[in-house]
Amino acid sequence: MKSPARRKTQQRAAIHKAIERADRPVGPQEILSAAQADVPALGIATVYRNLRRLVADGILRVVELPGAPSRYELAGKEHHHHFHCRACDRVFEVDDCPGSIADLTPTGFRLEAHDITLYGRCRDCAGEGS
Amino acid sequence: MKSPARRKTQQRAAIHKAIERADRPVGPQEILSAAQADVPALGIATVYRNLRRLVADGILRVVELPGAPSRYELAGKEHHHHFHCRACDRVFEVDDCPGSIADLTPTGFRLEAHDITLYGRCRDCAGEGS
DNA sequence: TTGGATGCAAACGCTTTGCATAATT
DNA sequence: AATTATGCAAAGCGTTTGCATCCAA
Repeated sequence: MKSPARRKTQQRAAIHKAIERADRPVGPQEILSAAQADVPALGIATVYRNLRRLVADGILRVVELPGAPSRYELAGKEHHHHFHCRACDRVFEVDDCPGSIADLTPTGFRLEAHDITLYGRCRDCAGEGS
Repeated sequence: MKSPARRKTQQRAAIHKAIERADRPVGPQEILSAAQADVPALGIATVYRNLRRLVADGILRVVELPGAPSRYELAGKEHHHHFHCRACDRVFEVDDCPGSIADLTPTGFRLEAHDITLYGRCRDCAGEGS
């Protein structure tokens, strides 16, 4: 029924590898650039299509950021949030999570999920600029 | 120097009024529809231009939502967060805020701001559907 | 009259889709 | 041979901009 693919899996593998190597949520364009190191002819449409499939398959998770295009990270990590550096635009994982989120929910509302995004400067950028 | 305008301020006033009446963060399209009740010829470009100006003037605040187009609310409110209803797509204010956010910040990172978005079903939608 | 604001349409950036081709089973 | 994936280009969607016109002072 399903045997290990070869050529056609090239792009999916390259895309997966690009995200894995980044070790932080990355966007389609960045993934394209990185994956083109392995598959030069790779097109952006294929990146989007594979991202969607990888997310549907539970291999990747979409990181939706306020006011910015979505990024992608490996799924299977425990619950965490993100820090968006305003200087270099990179996004980092934040392991902890305040457990008190449910307390914020207005009466009568049903809470299903939550996102927390921190903004500021990452370690690399904290010294430079202002 | 500045006298009370008339015709030309119509659109800005209509836009402001639309947001005020909504009493929750609303998007450009919804603002356009509502404001066209006062100014039928109003165009979407004018809405965007006025929104930008109103934000720059500190009258409005942009509510950036993960994976969704930005909405606008009256500025001047105290610090709060938002609840995004997955059923009706409306966004509501959440007054409280866990004060422990700073604790999440990784070492060496400089925290400047944070966003918290809750997802689920609002009071109106909590009963319907699933 | 002079500058700013408006409406329309074109332009943009990001994402999705149509379609013919190429790779896989 | 049948199916699925790819690349390219075109289409979509939300937002911005160019430009001629209109309004206000």
